Amino acid sequence: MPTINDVARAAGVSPSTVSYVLSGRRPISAETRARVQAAIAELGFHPHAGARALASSKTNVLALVAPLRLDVNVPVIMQFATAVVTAARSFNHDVLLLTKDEGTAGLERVAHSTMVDALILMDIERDDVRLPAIRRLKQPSVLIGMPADHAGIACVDLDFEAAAGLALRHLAGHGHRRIGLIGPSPAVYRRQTTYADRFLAGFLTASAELELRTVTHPCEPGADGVRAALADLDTELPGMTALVVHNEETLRPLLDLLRAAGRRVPEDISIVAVCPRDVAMSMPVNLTSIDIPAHDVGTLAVETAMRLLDGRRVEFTRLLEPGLVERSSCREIPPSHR
Amino acid sequence: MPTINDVARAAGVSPSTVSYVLSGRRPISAETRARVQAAIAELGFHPHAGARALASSKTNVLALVAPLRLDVNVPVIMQFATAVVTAARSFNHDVLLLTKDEGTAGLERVAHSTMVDALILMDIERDDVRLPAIRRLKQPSVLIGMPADHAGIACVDLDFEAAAGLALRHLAGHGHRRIGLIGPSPAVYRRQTTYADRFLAGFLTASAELELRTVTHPCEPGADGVRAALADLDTELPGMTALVVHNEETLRPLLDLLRAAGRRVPEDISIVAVCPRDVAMSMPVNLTSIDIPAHDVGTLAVETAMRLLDGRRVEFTRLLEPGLVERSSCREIPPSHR
DNA sequence: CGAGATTGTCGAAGCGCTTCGACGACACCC
DNA sequence: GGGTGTCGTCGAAGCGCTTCGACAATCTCG
Repeated sequence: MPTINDVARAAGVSPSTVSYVLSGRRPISAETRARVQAAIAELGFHPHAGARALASSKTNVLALVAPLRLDVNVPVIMQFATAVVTAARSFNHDVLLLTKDEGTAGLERVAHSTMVDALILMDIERDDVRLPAIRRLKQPSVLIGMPADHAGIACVDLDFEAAAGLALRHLAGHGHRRIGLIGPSPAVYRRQTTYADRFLAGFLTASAELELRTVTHPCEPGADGVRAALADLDTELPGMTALVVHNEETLRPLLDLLRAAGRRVPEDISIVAVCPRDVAMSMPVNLTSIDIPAHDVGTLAVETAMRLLDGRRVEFTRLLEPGLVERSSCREIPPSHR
Repeated sequence: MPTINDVARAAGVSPSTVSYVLSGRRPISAETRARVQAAIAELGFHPHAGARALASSKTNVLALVAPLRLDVNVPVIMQFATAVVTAARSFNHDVLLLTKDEGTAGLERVAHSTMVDALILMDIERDDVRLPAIRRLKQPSVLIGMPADHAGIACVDLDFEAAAGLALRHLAGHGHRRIGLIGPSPAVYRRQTTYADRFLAGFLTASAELELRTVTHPCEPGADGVRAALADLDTELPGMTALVVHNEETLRPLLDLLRAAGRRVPEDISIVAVCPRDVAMSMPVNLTSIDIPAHDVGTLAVETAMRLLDGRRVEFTRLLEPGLVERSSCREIPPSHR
């Protein structure tokens, strides 16, 4: 492996000049630059990451802390990860993948040993135990999610409260008055994962504002969980004409179940799903949905980290506005029937 | 951030002694060691990763190159990734996540700049364009998959040829003679992703050996693709009594379709799936399946990388023996009907 | 036209660690 | 009792890079 000294010698300049060609931090004459670049290309020189990190205290690496257990929404996680890695590369950074399992210790390990310049964390809980540690790190963090106490920490996410409002307003606008919510699994609520809480809060607020009759229900994974949830909703909210489903995994069994019970979508029951676009479109019924813009959120998280790194101002809370796309799972209830 | 010098001063020893306490490469008296460790704990010392990498030419980081596009089997990829990260941590290594999109350039970038000690690559194609580059790197690589020319490169995977044989033998043992294969999407075959090829090869060999009547068919994703594939199989192989499905994504629509057509599983048609255990068990019919042991493969890949790194011998080709678990999707055809 | 600014380059220091050789202190053995 | 080892520790060199200050050369403008 050639070093910067080899390049310098080959180009007939000093090592520092090579460094300045690489970093652009000082003006270098066009011809010197050309000679240096030629030497770099010819020798196939790549600066040693460790040496660079040591000398400059920058690693050009981001940590991504992902929940790699399988009880969560795998495809969405994957979309976040893809977006983060891609965006990071566009800023000339790489991504170190950590599991949430390592908890606080993992964060501290990579931060204290200066392996990364910044951290991006997913699957944030309401009172996330990692928060104090995050605040103590010298590296900035960006959260995908919004804990209760997020003062001074950059947070990025879909505005789930607004999303719930949007879903209800859409349904109310179509004349629905009795609406059920199928939420994430109880485990997710138990962890107080922030998107679940925020969606629920938005749902309840909008429900009150719009003077709707609503019932909310978490939902265990699997067909049995869906069956139970649906049965409960039917009992507690007779005459229910619409469902908001904030639980990607239940969509498929739910549709199966409804069909088996002879309840047509949207003729007998309308559905608004909150899930990635592609999921909504790959169901037996083309679902009206509010997209979870994993790609945008991931990209924004990286951009925010970059701004933080070069000391620019950032808005500490960035909640992306939800968008609802009409497809074929909501019907208009005629005014006479409302 | 305290440095090794701070620790040395606090413990009243030289920096090299601290280093030897940390690495264990030279004998240190118990009492000195205790003093040093106390100082480390008190100061909260973590060695600087870059400095370490520079001085020792070891990064304690593995690259994981994953296909982060979404056309492939997301959950399986995720399982590999989880296994790799977890296993890496157990060897005190971290994982740098690269996308396959970056291709050869990405590998060379992280390898030449000494960001990683070894590489683990997924989604290997038959004549993978990255192979020459991989051979040239000074860091060792471990492939999850098996390219045509794998001489001198460590490869780890499920033995897909054997898996196909196992599936056919199971069905033949139950009296099935006419068996269809629903394979991955044409795109996967086009890329000549090695697991698809190898499974197909094993399927054809076993089919001949067992003197079965078989037809094989790739399958476009989505319900339409499945419908087309099934129709073709029915046409080309009238009287087909069993299906081998080597395409996780089609399982659900396939079962829907069969049910809709009034074909019961396993009464009218038997199925052996090749997919992760949890997928097989989360279907409407509990599927007899051959597990894709992503966890084992990922772990083995990391172990192999570690052996390579400390110069121990490795078997360059490790194909994990497939296991078939009987559930409820295969019926025995009575001898009278064979 | 000269003081001052700008441009382009160099040399040297130093980032924080590992590792090699050296060395004193002992123990061991014929 | 002097050679031979082993043990435990230290000092110094050096890994490959960035960055700071210095300086010569060139430009700028009142």
